[in-house]
Amino acid sequence: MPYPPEHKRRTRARIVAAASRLFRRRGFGATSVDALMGAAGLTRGGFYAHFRSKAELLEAALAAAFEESRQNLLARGLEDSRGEAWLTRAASRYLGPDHLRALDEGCAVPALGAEVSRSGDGPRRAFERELTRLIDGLATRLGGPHARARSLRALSTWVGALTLARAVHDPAFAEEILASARHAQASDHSPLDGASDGSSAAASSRGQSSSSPSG
Amino acid sequence: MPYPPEHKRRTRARIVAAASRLFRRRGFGATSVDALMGAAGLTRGGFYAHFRSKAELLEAALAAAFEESRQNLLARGLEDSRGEAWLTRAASRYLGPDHLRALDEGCAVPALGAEVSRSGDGPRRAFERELTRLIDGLATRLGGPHARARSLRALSTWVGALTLARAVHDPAFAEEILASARHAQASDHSPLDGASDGSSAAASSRGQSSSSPSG
DNA sequence: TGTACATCAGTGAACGCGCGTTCACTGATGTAC
DNA sequence: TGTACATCAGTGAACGCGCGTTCACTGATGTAC
Repeated sequence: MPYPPEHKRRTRARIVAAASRLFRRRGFGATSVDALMGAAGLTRGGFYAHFRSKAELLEAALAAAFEESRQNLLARGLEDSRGEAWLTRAASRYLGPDHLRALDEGCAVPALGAEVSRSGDGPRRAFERELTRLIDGLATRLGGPHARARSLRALSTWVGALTLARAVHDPAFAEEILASARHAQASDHSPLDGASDGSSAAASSRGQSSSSPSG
Repeated sequence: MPYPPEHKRRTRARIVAAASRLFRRRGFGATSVDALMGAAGLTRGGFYAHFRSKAELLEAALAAAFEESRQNLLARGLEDSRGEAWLTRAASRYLGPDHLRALDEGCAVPALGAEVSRSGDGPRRAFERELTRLIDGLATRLGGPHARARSLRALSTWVGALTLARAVHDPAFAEEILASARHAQASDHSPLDGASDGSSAAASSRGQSSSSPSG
């Protein structure tokens, strides 16, 4: 036994961590195996002892990135937060200036969603699996009626806002976009049914200071 | 005068149209000059008589794609629609099954937003200019208080939902994502937390501070 | 304890290939006469 | 009217380069004795 079995596992994890960061920062297609192995402190040739292809690595890198997102939105100070209060805090975190700039460590969806949608079944399935786990986590934490639909909608808003804000040239415009999405949660309590009464929205819109004129 | 001046303009427009479709379908980086000139019925070498670089073409292709989006969301049967009624119809169109599948002709934001955010100043400025025009159009059509913030928020939700739905493997999950966003407009009439009324203090009165990068 | 050894993680040259861009050229065009 | 010509849009070979992947190898390791 030349090496302890954990040695290879650790190296693999290092490659996945480097890929997860580089894919998010530069894109999957724009990140070469050479660059990513270099970032992991290794050389090109060793890659295929760990992964059958670059696409297979994408699956592992997505899993790692989504795990970080789960931590960022459900833990790291948010463990004891629930319901509307949690949603507001999670939104502030996702839509904050740090996440706008932290391409390396940011959410995988705005960074890699488009590329995944153009990929084969493997990455698509991995993305779906991880997204499902994330949504389950958000919905559980949010609670209440329509928790799942509301979680999907919130994440959609966050993802879209970050995509817009990052693509734009003017930082003030970027901030305006993030702000418009950041404050959405305070009043958006509607269920899936468009025929939702105004009562549930009115009842729970007390969560954050909100002057709603158009009821 | 060997050719009428309109001849070159027409050829250029053909290249832009082909690029606009191919970039959205396959991504900017994954579309070769060879492929896109072929799609326009031309050959590789002629490209640089029309554009200084592939990146410059991206700017023109973005403008063409955004123009289509403006048409799709503000015209094509929606000319006479206004306010909440228009918003609901526009949402249905953006979040409908046709747009989910129409990668060629779909909105440029979910398709190219991430790549633009990794591009240089040129494409970023072009994206911002076009996005501004689109948002102006949406806000004008929506009307009422906070029209601009609400338009930004709506587009963010649509963009994120389409990004998620396209990246996912299961069509039923994709439809669930789109549905959750489609019905959001009906009840989400909230302002920007009072910030857009001119009381800018309200925006920062939020005790919440975003800390670590999230996502 | 020290040494020989089998294992296999990691190396780096090499593979065929497609990329963005350049450039000498070709040939379709409208004009001059 | 017909022909010679200048123009320049478009061609396609060629450029250097970096890509994903393969493979013969090297050398660090834990074990056997």
